[in-house]
Amino acid sequence: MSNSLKTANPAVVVRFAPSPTGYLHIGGARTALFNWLYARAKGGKFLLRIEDTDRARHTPEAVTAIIDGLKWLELDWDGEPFSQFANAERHREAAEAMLANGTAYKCYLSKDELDAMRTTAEAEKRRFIIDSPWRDRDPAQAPANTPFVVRLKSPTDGETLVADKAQGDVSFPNADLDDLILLRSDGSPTYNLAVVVDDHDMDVTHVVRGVDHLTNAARQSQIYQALGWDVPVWVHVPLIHGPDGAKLSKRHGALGIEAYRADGFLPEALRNYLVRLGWSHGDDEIIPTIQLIEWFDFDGVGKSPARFDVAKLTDLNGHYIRHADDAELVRRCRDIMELPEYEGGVALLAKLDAGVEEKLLASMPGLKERAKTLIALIDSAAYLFAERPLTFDKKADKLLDETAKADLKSLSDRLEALDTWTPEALEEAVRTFAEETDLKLGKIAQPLRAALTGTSVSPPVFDVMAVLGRDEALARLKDQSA
RNA sequence: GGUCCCUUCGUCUAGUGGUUAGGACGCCAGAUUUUCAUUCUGGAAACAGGAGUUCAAUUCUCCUAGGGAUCGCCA
Repeated sequence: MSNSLKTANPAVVVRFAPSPTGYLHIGGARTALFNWLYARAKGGKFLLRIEDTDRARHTPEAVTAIIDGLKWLELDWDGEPFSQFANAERHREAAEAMLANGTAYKCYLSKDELDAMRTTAEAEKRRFIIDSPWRDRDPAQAPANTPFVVRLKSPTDGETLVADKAQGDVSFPNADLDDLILLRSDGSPTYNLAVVVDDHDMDVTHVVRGVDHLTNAARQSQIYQALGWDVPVWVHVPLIHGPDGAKLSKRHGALGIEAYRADGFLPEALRNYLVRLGWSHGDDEIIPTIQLIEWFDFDGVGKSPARFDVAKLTDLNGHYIRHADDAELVRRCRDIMELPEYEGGVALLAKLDAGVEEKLLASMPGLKERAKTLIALIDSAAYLFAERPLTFDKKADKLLDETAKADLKSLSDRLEALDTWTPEALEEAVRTFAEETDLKLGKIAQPLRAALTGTSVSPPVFDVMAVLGRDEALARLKDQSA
């Protein structure tokens, strides 16, 4: 990771700054998407910064998971990812500067003392605001060899305004914003300091993140002021809740983004779904990314939280699958089979030789029309992977009764004499057969489908027969002929 | 509890001081169809409650209720 924070300073610089404590969850993904969209819409830069200041909670696996998630979602960032930890020295310098200009002070209150104060305040149902005796004490009185933290000397009266593009003007009474810690007693910088220094050094122009950071914006504004720096444009977007309206937490099915990949969702569909959670453009629902980039701006961002609805995501996914390129879908099916989460994927992969792949591609127009996820698509293509003798599901089994098998026998004899093995020729032959034997087409088509695929549902049977090829199709029919 | 935010069909949302309050998903019914799906048509379904401003409020103001966020030497 890079430690050089300076950028070319274009008009718009945004960043996605996840803390690497777990996978990339759906809310983080949307925040990243909004940032990315805005940067691409405005011709700006989209930076990635890993907030790994807390060494204890930071894991390399989480960094990998986040990066993989972003890559899969196709949200490409500019330059190398930044490591916040790598910039700790700069953060300390900023704190020193604040100490020097009197906007920060050394506080010798111990953590235990503070905890005790907090507990009593809570017990007395009093709100607890840190009021350090060291705030205005002469530094000369400082005890020797005693650990201290550096705190922000934040204003005690008046209010701090956060002029937010999504939330509007929100002001906080300064009396409620206490002297937050800038540098811990071990000299390491805390989140709020690090964010301000990094965003400033990276020339970030717009800070786009979840509303859960709104009060941080007020605190950070005070740090910016103390440092004499310009405050960036704030954009705090509403949160995404679980289907039950509660906060989307790990316990509430806040799946990592990779879970959606494993479930067979397309990144384009997920982007489309996610952007509509908290952002709108009139009545538009299906918005390809290219159009999103043209339209996206913060004036379309709402304020109320949204619930995650898989049904709608699924519908959108079906749309994107239907409209996807056939070869691309084949490639994506293969990708999914390679995923360790996909049970049976290896087995399928083993069968997916050039021949099967060709059949899969040829069947794709019929297959993709019927599937809402890649997983469902692969499942529905099982008959292409199957080897004789086929196994039959319950409905197929029922379709293949004695009369059906007898019909299949005469039909397959007829088909065997056919010179051309195309869907059209096949259909004509079967229709003629149905007419001659006084059968409704469905009466013969369903057993045919069952014999060919082992199920009662498939793309049009004549297409299935054509793709399977004369020999295989006839063999499967013979297997079920009485 | 303090501070801050939110509230239009079940869900995501559009919308305006005067609309039959629109769209999408889901649901129901029908059409098309060799199955399923697609597609098409139709239907049920919402302005949280109260007060005020106004000729007129879903829209503006206030209050109430409900929901959410945040209050760490976490990020």
